[in-house]
Amino acid sequence: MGIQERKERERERRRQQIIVATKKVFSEKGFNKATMDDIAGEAELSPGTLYLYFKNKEELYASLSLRILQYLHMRVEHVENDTNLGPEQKLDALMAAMYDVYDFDPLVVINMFHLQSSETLKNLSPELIDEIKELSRKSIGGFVRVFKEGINRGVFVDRHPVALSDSFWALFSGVVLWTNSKRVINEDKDFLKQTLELAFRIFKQGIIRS
Amino acid sequence: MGIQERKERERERRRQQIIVATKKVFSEKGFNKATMDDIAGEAELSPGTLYLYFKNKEELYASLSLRILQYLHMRVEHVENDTNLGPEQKLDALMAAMYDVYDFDPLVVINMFHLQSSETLKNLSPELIDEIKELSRKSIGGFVRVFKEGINRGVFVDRHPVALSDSFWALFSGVVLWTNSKRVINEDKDFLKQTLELAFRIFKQGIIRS
Amino acid sequence: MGIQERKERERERRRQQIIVATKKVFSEKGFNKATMDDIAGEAELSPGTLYLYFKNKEELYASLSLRILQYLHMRVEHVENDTNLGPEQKLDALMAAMYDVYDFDPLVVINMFHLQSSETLKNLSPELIDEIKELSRKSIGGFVRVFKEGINRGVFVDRHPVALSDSFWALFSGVVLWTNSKRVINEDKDFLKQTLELAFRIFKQGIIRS
Amino acid sequence: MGIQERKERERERRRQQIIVATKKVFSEKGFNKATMDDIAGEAELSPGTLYLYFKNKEELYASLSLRILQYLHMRVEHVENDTNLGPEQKLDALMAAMYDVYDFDPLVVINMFHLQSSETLKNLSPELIDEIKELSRKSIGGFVRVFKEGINRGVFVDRHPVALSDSFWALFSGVVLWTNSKRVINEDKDFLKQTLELAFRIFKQGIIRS
DNA sequence: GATGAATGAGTATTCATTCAT
DNA sequence: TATGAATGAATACTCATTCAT
Repeated sequence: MGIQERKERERERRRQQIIVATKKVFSEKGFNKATMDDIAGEAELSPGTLYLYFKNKEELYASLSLRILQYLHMRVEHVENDTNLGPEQKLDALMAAMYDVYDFDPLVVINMFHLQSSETLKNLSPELIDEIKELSRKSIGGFVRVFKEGINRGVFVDRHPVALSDSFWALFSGVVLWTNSKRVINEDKDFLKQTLELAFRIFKQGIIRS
Repeated sequence: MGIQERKERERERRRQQIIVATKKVFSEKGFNKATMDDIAGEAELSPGTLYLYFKNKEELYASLSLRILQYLHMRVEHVENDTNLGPEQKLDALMAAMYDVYDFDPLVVINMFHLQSSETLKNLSPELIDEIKELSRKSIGGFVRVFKEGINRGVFVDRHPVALSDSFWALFSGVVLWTNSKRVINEDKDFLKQTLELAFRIFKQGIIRS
Repeated sequence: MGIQERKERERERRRQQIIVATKKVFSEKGFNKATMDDIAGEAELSPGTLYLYFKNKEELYASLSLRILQYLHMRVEHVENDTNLGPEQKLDALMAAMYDVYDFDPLVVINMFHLQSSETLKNLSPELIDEIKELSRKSIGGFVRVFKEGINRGVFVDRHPVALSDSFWALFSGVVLWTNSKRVINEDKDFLKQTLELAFRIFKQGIIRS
Repeated sequence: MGIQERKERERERRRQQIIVATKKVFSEKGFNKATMDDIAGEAELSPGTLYLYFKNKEELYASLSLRILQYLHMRVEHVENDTNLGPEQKLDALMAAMYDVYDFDPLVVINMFHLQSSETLKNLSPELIDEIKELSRKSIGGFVRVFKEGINRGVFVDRHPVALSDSFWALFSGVVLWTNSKRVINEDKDFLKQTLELAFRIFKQGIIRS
């Protein structure tokens, strides 16, 4: 057991070492330009070794997001459970949490979007996908519950809490992306109109003097 | 004259044919996975022909954005010159314009970000870069002037009009990206905090009942 | 007849126009970098037109050499037939002829070597190959006869006249190539030893004080 | 230490394996027609492997020349240091060395000319260029010193030793090229007249009976 | 486990040549 | 005849991934 455990810890240490190197190389070169050799070099390991810890390049990147999601989830849970805070304060706290997340890894948004690409998802192991989905679900659930509480208590406007949460995330994502100059690669769906209108109305309301 | 003109029109038709094909392939596969052969196949042309109309892959993609920018600029100019509208109505009109832009090509935001990548810019011809910059400058200028007018008339909150314009664009971008599932590639800078705080304050203001 | 002839003359004029353009482009860019479009542009014709006058790129280049060979042959014949000259004077005259050839087109040597490439020969029409071979045979024959005469008269060393002729050509080629800095592409055969030894002995003899 | 050394030796063996294959393919097809796939096939390696040992196609070819230059330099040095030989004997020895060089690789001259092409030089690493230049400088320096010594001792005609050396090289190059059938690609300069005249006078002197 | 040499599929771009007008 | 738009085969080079050691 002891030896088993030590091995496991050693293994986890190596994974972190690789993830840190990946984060660095990724932020310097972007996903497509960053090569496995770059990462191996940064991690002071051989390319082959990376594959002992991560199934492939996509899964290595996905693990970056996983780490952030774990951190975010922890923060969200903490905010939710703090009974001293009212809805507005909780929203403040969530915003602060997200800023910390950004601080932890400025590529959050990019990682998250990259993660959601169907091409990427195809190359991930089911377990990893499940873990990511579970964490996302929980974090977003936390946001939604905060909005719900605010609505119920009459503090927030009476909108669907999921829509409010989405708008909030969109604002966050947009600001992150917009304030950087970026390379973006993408795939599209549709049906964004309602969200867009809502966000805009909120935005308008926010800047028009009463 | 007539023959010259007919040729020019024919040439423009081909360019559009290629651009349409590119848009389709790009939206299906994303920039990196889309190959010139894919596009040629979609356009029912040979790969070599693409290079008769576009210098390289990057310039082909850039032309997607150029088209959108031209459309946006036209709309922005129209809004600005409409003396019947007050600041709030102009903002409504700008939002409508942006939605139409999105409708015209849902990949707007992605294209714009891709365009700003330094790697991309390196491969574009100076003329194209100039044209793009000029159009961007003009469109953004239009937004800023609307905000400025609103502020001067006391309709909008007294913020720096450029900051308002940025927040607005961020919101738009964020919603577009968020409501899609995306692959995003990125490089990061910093100093986004203030913008983020402003946007958030606006957002908060917008959803808190007065 | 008159109209036929005029057409033929017109055709020949076009051929020369193209050859001149080819020479220019070739000397500026070298064979591989020079494109048919370059040549067409220089000749102020469309690429397709080139193919109305020359079967392909190789044949176009070969025609450059043909022109030079024609000129050289004329000069050699003239020297041979001048009964006023002794062997040594004839050799001087041949050297002068070759320098004029070089003057006429400094790429002679390169053209000649290019011409002899087996890859090139494959792409030439049999008629053109025959014409080239015939002219080469005649010119070289002239050289050989001059050497033969010199040997018979006891003016030149008693070597095989063909070997002397080869050495002479080699010297000429070598100097042309050596005094330029060059790109050279090649294919090799063998059996050069004897020629090399002879040339060297000649050379040595030439510089050692008697 | 031992393991490091063994690896280095293994690496060198691979390089030689590739160089040998390159030499073969190059001599069969010439530089432009020889593809990296051809070479990889001949070397029984995959195309990608070639790039583990050579930066690019040009550098691969350049390494052919480097090998020859190293060999030549060794021979030249040996001749120069042999105090038993007089100038004439040294010249004989240099000629023998050059013939061995040719024997070692009949494409010497072609390689050397290819090497000097400005297009080629652009693609070589500075270190390789330096090494090549250094070796060339040294070898040519050796030739020049032999001629100088001969002139000083009154054995050779009183010409500038560099001019003599150039003529000698030209003769060698010319013979090599002339006795092969060749594809040659070129760019021309001028000022060759004097060298040409000198070489010719030497040549004439060498074949005219005194 | 760790290595890193080898792989080989994948892709943007060029350019000689053709052919409908 | 002349055009020049279209073709599509050809090729150097990259890089994620594998596997013998």
